[in-house]
This record gives sequence, C-alpha cells and structure tokens, in this order.
Amino acid sequence: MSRQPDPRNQRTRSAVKAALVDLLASQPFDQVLVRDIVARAGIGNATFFRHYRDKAQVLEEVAQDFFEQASGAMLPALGDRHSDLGARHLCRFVDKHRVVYTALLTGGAGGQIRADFVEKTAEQAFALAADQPLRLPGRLAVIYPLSAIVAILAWWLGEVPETPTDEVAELIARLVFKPMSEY
Amino acid sequence: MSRQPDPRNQRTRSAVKAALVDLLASQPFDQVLVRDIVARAGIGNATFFRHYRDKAQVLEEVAQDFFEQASGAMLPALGDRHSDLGARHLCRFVDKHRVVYTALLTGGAGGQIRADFVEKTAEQAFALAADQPLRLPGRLAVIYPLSAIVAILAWWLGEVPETPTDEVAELIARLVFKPMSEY
DNA sequence: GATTTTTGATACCTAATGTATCAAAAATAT
DNA sequence: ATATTTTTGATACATTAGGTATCAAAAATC
Repeated sequence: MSRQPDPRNQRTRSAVKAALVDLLASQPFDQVLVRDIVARAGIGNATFFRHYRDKAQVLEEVAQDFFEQASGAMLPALGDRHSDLGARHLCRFVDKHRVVYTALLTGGAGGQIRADFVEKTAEQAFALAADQPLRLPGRLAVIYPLSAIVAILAWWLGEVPETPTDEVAELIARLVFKPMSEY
Repeated sequence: MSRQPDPRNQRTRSAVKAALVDLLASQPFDQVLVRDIVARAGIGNATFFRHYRDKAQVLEEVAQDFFEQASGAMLPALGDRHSDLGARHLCRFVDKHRVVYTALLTGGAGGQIRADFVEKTAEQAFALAADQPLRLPGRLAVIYPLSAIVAILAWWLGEVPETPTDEVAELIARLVFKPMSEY
C-alpha cells in the first residue's frame, strides 16, 4: 500500500528552495554555502542532504519551478504571428513574479542560470515547434530568440527595473521577433 | 635597478592557462580542481598559488587574453555602418582561434564565461560608443548585441561547427545589426 | 662562479562537503 | 487514543579540496 506523501517532506523542500532564492538575491551561487541554506531554512544539516544531493540540485529545482512557468509564457511568443502579444504576455508574467526572476536572472549566479534556462527551454521549444517551418537553421531558431530575450529581461530587471513592462515587450518584439519573421 | 622578467614566470603562467583551457573543453569550470590544473600543467601545488589567488583568476586571465582580441574584432561591428564587414571580420577571427573559443564558449563553463565576457566587453564598448548616439536605451545598446552575438557564436562552434564562416557572419548581420540600425 | 629567484615536494592547516547515529517530534494507521 | 512509522534536528565525524609553510634543488641573473 503506497503511503500518502508526508507533509514534512514538502515543507522542507519548500523551505530549502525559498532560502536559496533569498540568498541568491545578494550573492553569487557558488558563494552560497550549504550551511547558509540550512540556517536560513531553519532545518538541520543532515535533513538537507536527505532531500538534495548538493546545492546545485536545489538550484536546478528552483529554476525549473519558475522557468517552467516562464516557458509557458514564452513559447507562444516564438510562434510566427501574435508575437507582439506573446512578448507582452511574457513581460507581464515576469513582472508579476519579479522578485524571484530578479534573483534568478540578475543574481551572481546569473550566467549559469540563464544558460541553463536557455538550454532547457530550447529543448521544449524545439520539440513544440517541430511542425511549423523554422526560418533559422537548426536549433538556432530557438536558441537565438531565447538568448536575446533573456538578455533583455536581465537588463530590465537588473539595471532599469522601473522601465514600463509594455515598453520592454515592445523592445523584444521589435528587436527579436520582427527580424526573425522577416528573415 | 628593475630586474628583467624571469622566464620561468611566464612559462609557469602559460602552462597553467593552457592546462585550464584543456580541462574546460571536457568539464564545467566549477568541477575543475586546482589539483587537476597543476597536474596537467606539470607544476607543483605551491607554485600555482604563488601565481594565482584561485582558479577563477586563471579563468579571468585566460578569458581576458582571448576576449580582448575578440573585442577588438567585435567593437567596430557595433558601430553604425560597415556592420556587415564587422561581422565578417569577427567571425573570421573566431574561426582562426577556433580551438580556444570552442573551449571557452561551449565548454561546461560556458554560461558563466559568456556572461563575464558580455559584461566586460560591454564596459569597453559602452565607453567607446560614448560619442555616437545610441539607438537603444542605456547599456542595452551594447548588452543586447553582445549577448546575441555570443549566443550565435556558441551555437556555431558547439552545434554546427562546419557552417561556413561567412554564413555565420551573414546571420549576425541580419539578425542583430540590421534590426538595431533600423530601430 | 656567486647570488638571487623560482620551483617542486612534502607536510600541514582550514573550511566546506557530505555521512552516521539516535533520541524526539510529527504524521499516519489502527 | 494509542501504537507504529517516518522525518527531523543535533551532534559528531569522515572526506575532500583549498590554501599555506618550509626547504633543498634548479634555474636565471649578476
């Protein structure tokens, strides 16, 4: 008889992930210690390792949680038309979860997290776009727009966070989507 | 009396940097151990720390060595006109030093190295472009094209290395420079 | 050839990761 | 409610990698 999921399980994992996000806002990922995480999460040292192999796995899970949602908001934008609408949708979504995305995209871990995101989202996007003809060669059709969009989002959240959401969407639409649709 | 530079100095530093580049081709930067580096470089452990604070500093120096040159090839391309020419120049330069750039841009360390490169080159580019009016707001004028170009180069070297050099240049010109000049 | 500097080997210290154990607490089953 | 199972936190500890200290030998400079 398979037993029910223990609430303590989920509670611990949430606490760990939240703690990492907090810490990422103020320091690079590779400077975050497991001890910092467990301290901030208010759990024991051993408990951490019962749930995660290392801190990298936590980051993976954190990123996946949020980027899965971001992908959902971004993928439609990669389609041929309505890309303006897609860009607006995406930017509004990011704005709504601004705190987390700021930590993920602009924190010290930025470089690697962004690369991971592009890589993982690219897989999904490439599979999803299998039916429609791509204008760019191979995986560049998804890697290029994803990289460009992520760069713009990171600039927005990190350097000019007061920029109106729809203005950023307009930038993305004109710099990324329009050129691709004209290629 | 300032003494001449000791040949052993330069020899050690070169060996260390070459060793790191070798290792980066097959594993992520944060998985490379200082011990691996000294072993591959054929030097003693203490000698390493006499020259570098940590492995991050080695990476910095390696990246700077090569990216300084790449910047030189890339910066003119960020100017208003002759961008097609600039893109070709850049791609040919990267092609000439293909082995190193492949290790740097597509190795496991990719994400962070690329981010660092964009960040550092952006500073130079932003200073250099101070006189000419920028079409994009703030630092985005340099961050965006740099990120996009680096993404395309990484795709080229890592996934479709047989693509003709000038074809990649054409992609960059049409996807990145043209849209910016029209903005 | 004498002097200075760098080097490699070895040993060692430290900090951080990761594991083992066990009694207490929390969830579940009866 | 009470018994059982599972998770937890504390402590202690093993391991690994970073980093330092020392010193005789080798290499460069004078």
